[in-house]
Order: sequence, then C-alpha cells, then structure tokens
Amino acid sequence: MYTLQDPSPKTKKAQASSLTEVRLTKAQELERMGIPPFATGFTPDLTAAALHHRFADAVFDGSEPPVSMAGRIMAMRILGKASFLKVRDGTGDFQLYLSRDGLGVDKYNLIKKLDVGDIIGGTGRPFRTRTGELSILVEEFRLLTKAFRPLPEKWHGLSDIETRYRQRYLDLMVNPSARETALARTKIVSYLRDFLACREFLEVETPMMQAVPGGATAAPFETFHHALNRKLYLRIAPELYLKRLLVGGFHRVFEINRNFRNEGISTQHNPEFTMLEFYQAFATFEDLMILTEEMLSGLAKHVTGSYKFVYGDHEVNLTPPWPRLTVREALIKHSGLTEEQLDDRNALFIKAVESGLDVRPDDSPGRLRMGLFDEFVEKKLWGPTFVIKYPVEVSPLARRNDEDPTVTDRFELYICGRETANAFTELTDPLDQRIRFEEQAEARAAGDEEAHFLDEDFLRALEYGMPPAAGEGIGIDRLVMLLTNSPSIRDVILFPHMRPEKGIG
RNA sequence: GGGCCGUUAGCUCAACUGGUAGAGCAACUGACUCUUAAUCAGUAGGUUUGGGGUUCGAGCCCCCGACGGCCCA
Repeated sequence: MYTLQDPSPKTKKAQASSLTEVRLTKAQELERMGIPPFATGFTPDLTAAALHHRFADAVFDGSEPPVSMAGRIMAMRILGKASFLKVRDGTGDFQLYLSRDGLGVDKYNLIKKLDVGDIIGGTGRPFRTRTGELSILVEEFRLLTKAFRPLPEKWHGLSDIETRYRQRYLDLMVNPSARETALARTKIVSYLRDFLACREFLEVETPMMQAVPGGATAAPFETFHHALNRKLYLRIAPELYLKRLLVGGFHRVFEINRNFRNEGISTQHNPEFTMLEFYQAFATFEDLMILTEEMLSGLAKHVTGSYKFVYGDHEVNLTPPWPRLTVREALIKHSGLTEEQLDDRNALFIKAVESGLDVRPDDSPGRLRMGLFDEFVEKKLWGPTFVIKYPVEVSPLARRNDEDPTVTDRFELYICGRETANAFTELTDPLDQRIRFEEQAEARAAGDEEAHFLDEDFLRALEYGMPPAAGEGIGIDRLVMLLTNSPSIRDVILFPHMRPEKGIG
C-alpha cells in the first residue's frame, strides 16, 4: 500500500503558500480514502492525436469500445453534476466528460479532490458533445500524480523569460511555441544525421575531456581528474580527433556533440553548445560549398517547407547557388578600405584603432583584416554568402592556397549576419602544421588565452599521413535559431546556462 | 567588463508628485447535468528581489548587492 510521507520541514517551508497547502491536504484526504495520490500502473491505449485522427469523422452510436487516455489536467469546468476536464498528453489535448449519473455520486465527487495540473487517467467511450467536440464519456478515472504546485495562468500563460528558461518544464507544459522549437531542433538534427549517413559518413564520438584542447580558437574550461592527478580540459572542438580518424582510415566521419568554450554568455553564446563537424577525404573546400548548399537548403525545405524563411524582420532565401566573396572583396565593399590600404599594414592598423577595435601593435595584417571584417562586414551578409580566402594566421589548421600561400583554402558561411559554417581543405603537411602550432604557442606565451595548444600526438598522426580532406563545422544552436526564428540561443537550448537562482540550487 | 531597463499575490499586470498595495485568472465556500478563458454570489491571499539610508511617512527617492532583459565591448 502506497503511503504519503510527511512533508519535511523544507517542503513545509516551500509550501507556505496556501495554494500548495490546499493541494497537499487534498492528497492526504485522498490517501485516507484509500486512493494513492501518486499511482502507477495505468496504461493509456490512445493518445490525443490518435483520438482526433481516428474519430475525426466518426458518427457515434454508442457501440464504440472504451478507450483509455492519460494526461495533465489543463482546465476544469465543473457544472454541478457534470464536469468537463481539458487534458493534455504528449501529443495534444482531449476532453473528458464526467457526469454524476454516469459515475455514481461517490466516484463523481472525487473530482473535488482534483486540481488543474494533476495527471489523471480516464477510460470511457468516445462521443461528441452538443457543440460537436470529440470527448470521452468517462466510466472510470484515476488520479495518477497529484500536483502540489499550481500551473501558470490559463489565459496569459507563462511569459516571464527568466522562469521560462529556469523552469523549462513549465514552459513546455503551457507554451506551445516552446514545444515547437524543441521539436524543430530534434527534426533538424535528425535531418542532418540522415543527410550525412546517406552519403556514407560514419557517426563517431570523440573525447569531450581532453589533455590538450584543440581544433578551435577559444579558451577552454578546466577540470581535474583525481585518480590520474592531472588537469583535463573540456573540449572546444572535436576537430583534431576526427582528423586522427581520417589518418586511421575512416574517410567520411561526423560528430554531433557538445563543445565547451569559456567565454561570455549572450544571445549568441552559451558556454556549452552543439556542433556538427564532418570530414570527407579526397574532397576540397570547394566540394563542401556544394555539399553545404545542398544540405542547408534541403534542411530549410524540410523544416519550414521552403527554401525561404523569415528571420527577425528579414526574409532569407537559401535557394542555391549562393554567392562567394573573398575577404578582400568583402572589405572593399563594406569597410570603405581601398585595394592599396588593404595591403598597407599601417593603414589597416589606423583604421582598426579609429574603429575602436581592440588591437595590439604587433598584430599581423591578416589579423587586422579579420578584425575589420568582423566590425564592418559580418552583419551585412544577410543572405547566404560564402566568404573565402582567409588569412593563414587566423586559420592554423587549414591548407594554404596553392597560388597565394598567405591565404587558406577556407570558407565561412554567413547567414543573417552570422557565421553559420566554417570549413576548409585540411592541412595535411606535418611540417607546416608544426610551424602553425609554434606560431600559436608564441601567441599563447604572449598572453593570448584563445591561441591553439601544440598537440604532439596530433602531429605524430599527421606524420603517418592523412589523406587529403576537407572538413566543416556547423553550429547547431545558431542553425536552429535561424530556422525557428528565435532571437536568443537560450530559446533553442532546453536548459540554457543560468546563474544560480537565489534560494534554490 | 560597461551603459540602460526590469523584478509587486501562484500566474498576467495596475498603483498619479512620496500619503491605507489593487484587478483579472488560479484558489476557497455555495449554486449549476453539454462546458470551451463556462457562468453567478461570496471569501481569503503580500517580507512590493535582498540589505542599508533619507523622510512624520517609501512599491515609488538615494546607496550597495542578487537575478534577468536589451545594447555595447
């Protein structure tokens, strides 16, 4: 026999509000009547969606077999000797109709112990009310879970942004848009998996805890392994491990998983975020531009029904092909700098300082160009645009261009003014890779916390020979933001990072 | 990190120039056998984000902190 525990002092304190006290009292009363307020063993045989689908056009004559359904009470309309309960399960809403005549007085009166928010199961025959609503004429019902806390208000719902993020379960219960975004995210990730799997990419998992964090320009989180007595880092990217797999002979691999970067929190940044990275041997960054057009336009069509969608105030059109622009061309077009100035380190430096950029006196021309690019160009690239020919000093893992060794065979894809994908033909030459790492190590020694670490094992792997390949990373959270028209990354992450709440956690 | 804005009942929101903190929904009591934000009558519900200050008097003014939002870096 189930027994309700006495509330602990902490629970009592949390239930100081009379609203919760009333509900606790109802649970205790039910238990005294032999009815457990937290039950188990009720198996629904029909969901709300299936109910509405199956009986959409049905004409009822009372011969339908009974169905069992379960869900959370979202509204109760009690009209004396008859009552309507609006109930929500994982697929939608349905209505239970209970009458005193149908259930008997004792059973019917139990609805007085129910509250909005409780989870119940009901069994009965489907029928249509006078106003035509498909409902269940309840013959049996059971309380499955008593809710001690009241739900947010039925009409305005839950709109407080902070509560929606902190208590996502409430957001999901009462705000359809929260559900829709979460479902869209799942749909997006599934599509990408299928897209890559169909092209014979192998999904793999590589370490999230790494002794040497690599593959991106970012500050890592540190953690500590007691048994090994050594510091470990949460990964900032899977890149160097996926490339090791290329060396090992897996020629098409991808991973969809979390990265962790120790940087500020904003509408665009969560400390942990999900990245798709994929690598294809014997391909170049040019091949990946084609692949990316196909993948993301197909994704948009799959999710929104069209190559075009709205983000914020603007329409975005992902119909391929997408324009390509070199970093130089983009700067000339959007920053006001001339050809000559772009080649003049001094002119670049002056422009950067004038623009209020955080620059160091020894910054290279490439670094200055990218600083100016971020300042003047990025937010203007609304339609999908491949930006190519990135300076070698900001691309330490990418292959140099054969004609111009100061730039790399790399692209970044911009959509809605945001970097959405980053890809390059991979650097396979271990001698060049070591030089790049050493340059990064110097920057790190000079105080750049985001500079790459030198990874000796990765160099050793390259020395065994990595097939020529191209690789790409796509930030899933930002992609979901675009396709769900979400203004904040917190809208597309079920449990976004928040500072600890006062009095809880 | 900086600037601006916000935090009032379970939820959504009011409260004039500093003068008794209110409403709707939810809850509670009662009526009501086809409701759809059910309706009707009544009742109760507050450490105004925390701390300090000014004042005869502070939700409101000042200072410090917490959390959140927006913008900037």
